[in-house]
Amino acid sequence: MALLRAREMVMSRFRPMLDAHNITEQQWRVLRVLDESGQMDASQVAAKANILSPSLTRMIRSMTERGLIGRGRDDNDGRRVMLEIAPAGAMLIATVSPHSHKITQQLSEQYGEEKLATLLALLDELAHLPDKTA
Amino acid sequence: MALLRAREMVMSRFRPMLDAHNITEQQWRVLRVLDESGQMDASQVAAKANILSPSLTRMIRSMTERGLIGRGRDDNDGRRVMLEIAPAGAMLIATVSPHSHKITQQLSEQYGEEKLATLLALLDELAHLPDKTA
DNA sequence: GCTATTTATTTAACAAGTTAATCATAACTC
DNA sequence: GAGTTATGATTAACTTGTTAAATAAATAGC
Repeated sequence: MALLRAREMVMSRFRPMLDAHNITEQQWRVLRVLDESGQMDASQVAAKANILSPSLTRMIRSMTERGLIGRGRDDNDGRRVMLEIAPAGAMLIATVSPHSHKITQQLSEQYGEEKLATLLALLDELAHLPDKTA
Repeated sequence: MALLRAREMVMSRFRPMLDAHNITEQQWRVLRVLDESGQMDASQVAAKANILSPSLTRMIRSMTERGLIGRGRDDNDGRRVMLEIAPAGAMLIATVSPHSHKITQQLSEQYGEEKLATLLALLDELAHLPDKTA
């Protein structure tokens, strides 16, 4: 699949950075979502970070242990788990973001900014195709 | 990542088909590679199917047990493991291929054939960007 | 108010991604 | 030709993807 190979390429640029800070690609996505959107319940985080809830449940455990995120129950709905970024997580974001942006920019320049914009638009359209039952 | 979401969409169309035949997406890729290219050593298969060798090693065990593929050593190089498609695998390919093509075609029509061609070209180009050290 | 149904999360079980380490065989050097 | 290095595959350990089942809390009907 062309999508796979392209993703491989992109991630190979970012992996060294993430490895240097001992976090996985998925943990990075969760941190970014929480950093951008503040407190959110687990389902929303999973949707925004494209992670399935069972995976997220597992990640919550290790990430709270490392002090990257905080976790609590929703007062109004005892089922919901509320997540928020914790100090260590915020610091990590602050440390890594400049690197991340630099890598993104390099990639964009090397590939071509217009092409990238076109590609992103096409991907977005594909991702939002109405379900099979046309 | 836009690539992730797009891939999710595409695979959601194919997953029911694969589930119905009890094979994973990766097994399907291995079978297709072996069906198209005949006998090949494990490294080549891994590269063509975008699967890492440790994953392939695990898959070989279960797939040979199910009679989907055959496995043997290379006579000229005792390190290499040669793989080929086995009868059950060929039959599965023959059974599933029509479905697969139909799904692909539906998707292509729904998305737009020209757009799809553009997208594939862009993805291919991205996947083949020279390594970071420009 | 109490059961039945939905909804959010978790657990379980298995397949695969990922990195590092190990093992076996080739190829190379002297 | 013995010792070293390089290469292909495997194993190990950990994380995540994926589906199905189980839990727990909220909502709906009666």
